[in-house]
Amino acid sequence: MPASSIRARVRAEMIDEIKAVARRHLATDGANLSLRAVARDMGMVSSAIYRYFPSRDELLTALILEAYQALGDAVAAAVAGPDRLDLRGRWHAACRAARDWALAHPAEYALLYGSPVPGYAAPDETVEPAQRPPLTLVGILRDGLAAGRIDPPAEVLPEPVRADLGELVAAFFPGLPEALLARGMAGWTQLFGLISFDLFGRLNRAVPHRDAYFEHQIGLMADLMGLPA
Amino acid sequence: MPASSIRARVRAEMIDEIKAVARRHLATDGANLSLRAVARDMGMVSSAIYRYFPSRDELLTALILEAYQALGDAVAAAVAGPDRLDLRGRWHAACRAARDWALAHPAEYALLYGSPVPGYAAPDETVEPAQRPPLTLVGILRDGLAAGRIDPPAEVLPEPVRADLGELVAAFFPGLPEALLARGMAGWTQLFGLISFDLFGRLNRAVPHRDAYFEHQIGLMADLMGLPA
DNA sequence: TGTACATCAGTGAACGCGCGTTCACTGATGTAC
DNA sequence: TGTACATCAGTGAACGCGCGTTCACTGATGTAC
Repeated sequence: MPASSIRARVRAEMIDEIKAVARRHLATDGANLSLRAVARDMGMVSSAIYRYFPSRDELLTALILEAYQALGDAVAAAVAGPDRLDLRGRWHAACRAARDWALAHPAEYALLYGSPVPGYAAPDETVEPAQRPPLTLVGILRDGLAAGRIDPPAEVLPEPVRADLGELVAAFFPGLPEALLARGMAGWTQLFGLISFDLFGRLNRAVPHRDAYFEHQIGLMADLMGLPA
Repeated sequence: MPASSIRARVRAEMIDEIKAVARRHLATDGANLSLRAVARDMGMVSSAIYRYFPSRDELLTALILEAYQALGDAVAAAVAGPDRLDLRGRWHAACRAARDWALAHPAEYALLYGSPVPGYAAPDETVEPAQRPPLTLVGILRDGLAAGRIDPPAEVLPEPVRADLGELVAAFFPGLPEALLARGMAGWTQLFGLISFDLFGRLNRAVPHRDAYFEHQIGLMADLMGLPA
């Protein structure tokens, strides 16, 4: 191995370590990530971080991108597990995977789905990875419809909603009824809400058995989306 | 009016003004509320704030309590508007009121429902006001059931969920079937999710017509909860 | 193979800014006799 | 009604801490001849 690529590898490892340490800090400091604290934890001087990331915001962006990636991968892997037409199985698996990831990485989940970080604007490159989880969920409905296991929804959308969702349909699920997309988005909204309530402590006193509660509420939502039992 | 109560009134006005200025700061700084910045805006020296609030956290707590109060009042007033048995009307009114309040006070909404503020633990006095909006929503279902306009849900809850919800039922809605409470909580979760996605910018590119989208998704959720058309 | 040069990681000091909180103080306002 | 005293709001300085970012620098590692 040429010496130059050793250096490149060491560099890549340093970048990974900085990100790992930064992820740990997210857990305690929330999005108020401190470059100096990260540097301290690595036994470096704070300015050394600038050899690897041009600014604090770039580091934040890298963490956000990786988190979206990890969550998206987890959800995608989960829906690929059960039989393609086991719609409920896939829905439950996807929801569970998202929740498990969030419980395992609460600070990163908060970074993605909590209140916006003041003064930080997510760059465009985060848009696509952010869309993966909901698209994966809607994919379950599309498969169900294609196989005749889900009836096309009867509800009529108000025109502006139909038009907005029509653009999404054209981009991601050509031919899908907009009303079915709306149902899928409701499912995604519910999933996000359930995870957020759990993670942000809103169920603390009220619902001690969170796992069972989650499973049940996810099943309820499957009913609404029209997934067959 | 005795001189002493003039002083008391001035004092109360100062407290109100501090809170008003602090609310403005929430909008730009998020929960990183700065006492010094508030003092600057009021043309005072930072230490003067301590004549009115013993610490930054106490000020935050006051803001949180007032925000819960305002949101709770808005939702309660909304459900009281339509006829008591116009279940859909009341549900829609409640949801709209919550969303309108959130859009009018985005920073306060984020303070209540965004990621937890690092290092800040909400005191117990916030628990009760935080419960008001969901309790109000569930109250609609209770009224519907009592009037025979909602059927008791058929779904069977897993025992741990039934037990947890049973305690809530006993405390707030004696006699209500736990499964109906679960539906109401799903509705509250969905409402929270819809508002959060909207406010935190997750619909920005995808759904330009947010009002219409909200209305439709709220209607979908009403179906799931079993509200009669 | 050995040497001159270029690249790169990390240092340490500094800039300029922010913060919450404490404390002794002044001067005005209110109270009690 | 007038005066002595107590209460209170607000000041200004200070403590001790934090932060992101820049910059000239050292010393090691890699490259080209």
